[in-house]
Amino acid sequence: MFMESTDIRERRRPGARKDPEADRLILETAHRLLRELGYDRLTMDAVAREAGVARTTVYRRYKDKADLVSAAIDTLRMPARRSSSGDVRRDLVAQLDSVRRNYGVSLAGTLLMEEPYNPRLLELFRERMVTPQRGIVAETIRHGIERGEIRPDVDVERILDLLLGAFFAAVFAGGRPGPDWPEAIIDALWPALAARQARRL
Amino acid sequence: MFMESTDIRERRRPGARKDPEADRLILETAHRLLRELGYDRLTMDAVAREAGVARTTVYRRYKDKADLVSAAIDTLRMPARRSSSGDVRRDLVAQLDSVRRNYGVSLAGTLLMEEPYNPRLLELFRERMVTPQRGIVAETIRHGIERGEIRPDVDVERILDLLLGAFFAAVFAGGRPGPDWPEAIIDALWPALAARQARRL
DNA sequence: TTTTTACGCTACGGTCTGTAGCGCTACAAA
DNA sequence: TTTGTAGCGCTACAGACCGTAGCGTAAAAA
Repeated sequence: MFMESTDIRERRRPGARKDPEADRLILETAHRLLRELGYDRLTMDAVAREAGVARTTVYRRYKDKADLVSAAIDTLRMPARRSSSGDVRRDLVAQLDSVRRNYGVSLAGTLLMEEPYNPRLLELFRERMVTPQRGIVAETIRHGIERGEIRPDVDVERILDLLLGAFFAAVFAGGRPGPDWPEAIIDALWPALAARQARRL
Repeated sequence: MFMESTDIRERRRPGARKDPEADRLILETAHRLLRELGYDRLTMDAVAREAGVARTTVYRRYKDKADLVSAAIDTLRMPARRSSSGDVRRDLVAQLDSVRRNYGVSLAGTLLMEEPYNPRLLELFRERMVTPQRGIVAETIRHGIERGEIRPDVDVERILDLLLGAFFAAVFAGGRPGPDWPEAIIDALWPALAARQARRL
């Protein structure tokens, strides 16, 4: 006979459980402060205080600030806006406007700055936000190619650089651009995308 | 008669002079560390130490870190590369490659993050770097229009957003791009710029 | 000489990070 | 029930960084 004490199923260790409510509050607070403040200005103290727990409770779950922020980034989700209005041009304008309205410059910027010291953070951000974002736009472009609205020989990755980067350049040059900006960008880029060379009005 | 003591020419005040050598060393060190580290990771202590002066000597010249960094940004100068190879397309590739090789992502990024707290820093950066940078490219484009190589109805500001922003998008997506990248970007954008619709090979 | 200023130094209060240890409580095993 | 383990909140701490204050000393003008 075998002793039941060596049961393969993990025997629950003694002692109190980590409060799942605290888990949730800490992660949600970190997520919010990360979006509001970026990496640098998020403080462990503020997370603990606004989550209503002691600072040490945060450190019991995450070994340091980078670890906490990693977990918070991991909960970021790019809303998969499958935009299929039937008009590629309009889809692109809508997607660019979504970037314009929602993109967290603080977060993106600080993670980029932290890259030499905490490469994992930017890596995660790419995985969760940048790559999905590019994927959505790429899909729209490929959709346009299939339907003959976009020339088939475009360099999709470079078009993504141009389109999505334009937002950063605009912010740098003069702050977050206005609501007319996305359409102006697509107008300017369109001849590089359009399958048929439409004459201007 | 008027008393000569109210002489308009400033009477030199008594006491020791501020060491001009210290002036120079502090500003040069701040400039260098700013480019290497960005705003956040530049510390007053490191500036003082590497300039070989006491920390208080720095504070006697600049009231705080933002003040010192402002002065350092003020010494940034965009090298006015008047590129006139006679070929607009090649000029644009060269200018984009200059951005690719030289652009300080740390500096730009951290200043952008500091904007809500120290708007003056980003302002100065725009004045010294962003605006001149855009000006150079804009001039190249207008030059191309005059010579009939670029369509006259382009939205120059939006083209600048697209061109210069592409660099940021590329960095975000996967790190500083390689030497072939600038040409690929111009290739991708060219149909939106070219006056005559050249058929692809 | 007297006064004013720069310099380097030390010390301080404040914020932030990350660690250690204290009572107390919750929970599982003996 | 007793015993051992672990979470929680709290306080204290070392270390980095910011910005300020005051000291003795040296330099420069009145």
